[in-house]
Amino acid sequence: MTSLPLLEPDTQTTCCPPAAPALGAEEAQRRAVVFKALADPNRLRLLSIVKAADGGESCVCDLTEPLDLGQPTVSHHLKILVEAGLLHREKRGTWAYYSLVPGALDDVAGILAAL
Amino acid sequence: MTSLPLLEPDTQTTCCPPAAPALGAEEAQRRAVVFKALADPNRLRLLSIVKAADGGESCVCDLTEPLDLGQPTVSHHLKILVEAGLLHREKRGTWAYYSLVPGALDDVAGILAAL
DNA sequence: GCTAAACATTGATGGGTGTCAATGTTGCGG
DNA sequence: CCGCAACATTGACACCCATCAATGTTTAGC
Repeated sequence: MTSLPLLEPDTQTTCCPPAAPALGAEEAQRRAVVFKALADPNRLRLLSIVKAADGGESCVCDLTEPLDLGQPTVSHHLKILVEAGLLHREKRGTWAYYSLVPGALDDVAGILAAL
Repeated sequence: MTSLPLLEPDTQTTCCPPAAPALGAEEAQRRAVVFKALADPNRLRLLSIVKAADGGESCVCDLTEPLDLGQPTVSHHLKILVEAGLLHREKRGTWAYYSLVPGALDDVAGILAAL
């Protein structure tokens, strides 16, 4: 899984951009991946919990209870959030700690403002 | 379909909020609706086209071609965007004109920043 | 090395979703 | 009143997705 850079330099297809060509199909597809990751209530709660957690990180065991979901389901959601570039995973010992990727949410907000 | 207000006053369940209780289940569900509307490449392109359109509005006939989709499919996507509170629909004569709801995208960006 | 704990992965299943063809509805022109 | 044009709606179909049970993998501790 290659990391998915948000708000890439948008390799210009045309020179001097007088009018944005709306939105390319492939660029739209790429951005939709991030919103698809945000399009689930439990994933939104996961992000919120991780952000509010002490030290800005949480392990899976602390996430499976407040959501009332099974552990495999939580792992599945976390994987989607990592692949979307929103969460960072760091394994220390037996535990896996998840934290927000520093500018990720702001980048998504930027996408919305620019669109 | 009732309009879906973004960033509502968040009817407090607790008084003086010292620490946000992460994110409530029903509030998460409500916010996920908006992101679900944004989680499709063609809908992102629709928003982009409408925003960039002259006068800030477009009719369906102008949207069905650049997306290379059938007219019923475009209407379906537009309906989802309207129900998410992102687009506004105004019928004038035979045509239906769609435009961005003024602060909608900024509200979504605000949700991300606050989360 | 063995056991147990913390996660990840796989397989299966029910529900949701994007798309199109066909049809319905509404408004304009004649 | 009639026919056409612009959209909306319905039904059907294929595909994706969220969830769980079961199993695999890795690490710590004894």
